[in-house]
Amino acid sequence: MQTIAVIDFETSGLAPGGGGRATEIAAVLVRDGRIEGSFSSLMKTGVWVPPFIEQLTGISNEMLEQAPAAEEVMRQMAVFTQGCAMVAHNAPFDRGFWHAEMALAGCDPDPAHEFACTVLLARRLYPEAPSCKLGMLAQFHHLPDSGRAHRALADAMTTAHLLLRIQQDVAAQFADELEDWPVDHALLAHLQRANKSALKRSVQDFVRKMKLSEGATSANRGFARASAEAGV
DNA sequence: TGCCAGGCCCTCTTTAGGGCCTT
Repeated sequence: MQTIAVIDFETSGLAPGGGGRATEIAAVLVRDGRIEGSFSSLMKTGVWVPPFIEQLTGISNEMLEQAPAAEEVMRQMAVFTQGCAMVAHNAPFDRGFWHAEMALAGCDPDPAHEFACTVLLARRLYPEAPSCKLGMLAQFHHLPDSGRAHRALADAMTTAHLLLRIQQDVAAQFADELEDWPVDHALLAHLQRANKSALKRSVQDFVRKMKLSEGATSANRGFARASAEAGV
């Protein structure tokens, strides 16, 4: 199964377009239902962090003065997550900063970096949850304590545990529809856009389509092999 | 306390508006 990188940014504001810059990033690698590694770092961009955000995250302007340059951190992160599909809690937020910081670091976009969102998935799978804020979902599911909330590694780790819980629940809830198909990133990306009142049918449609696609690919491989052997 | 941005979802919708979630 493909490795999924769960990422989380701490930033100086709510959008890169409004002058916001990243102050910290973390990535947690998830594969085969397990957490397999992590990377995190503060990032020095020269941006001023407002007092409200200093208080929220615990990341001060003084701490960032000693941090490695953002460009270097993003280059390391590009290597760490190479070939991984991406997951984040409220993915549009992290995706925006990901693309902005990668561009500023001069890194080319990785086509594997398609984002799935645990907020959208949680809204479909856990309508009984009081809210879909990360902290509330962690409490709702009794997820392991990952440390101080609003720090990148702790939030990325909590999101990784939430992702594992989502994968387990989808596998259990739709076992008949999935047959032997894994709860991979492609299925999650499909489910996050599905009509939540028809999730079972959506899973069935996805698996049918993927198996047809897989069959067509196998048939093409067979045709190509037969053609090669025949000297066509 | 309320606003700031962006993307997405939901509904009393689609020629829109309000709410959620992220820092």
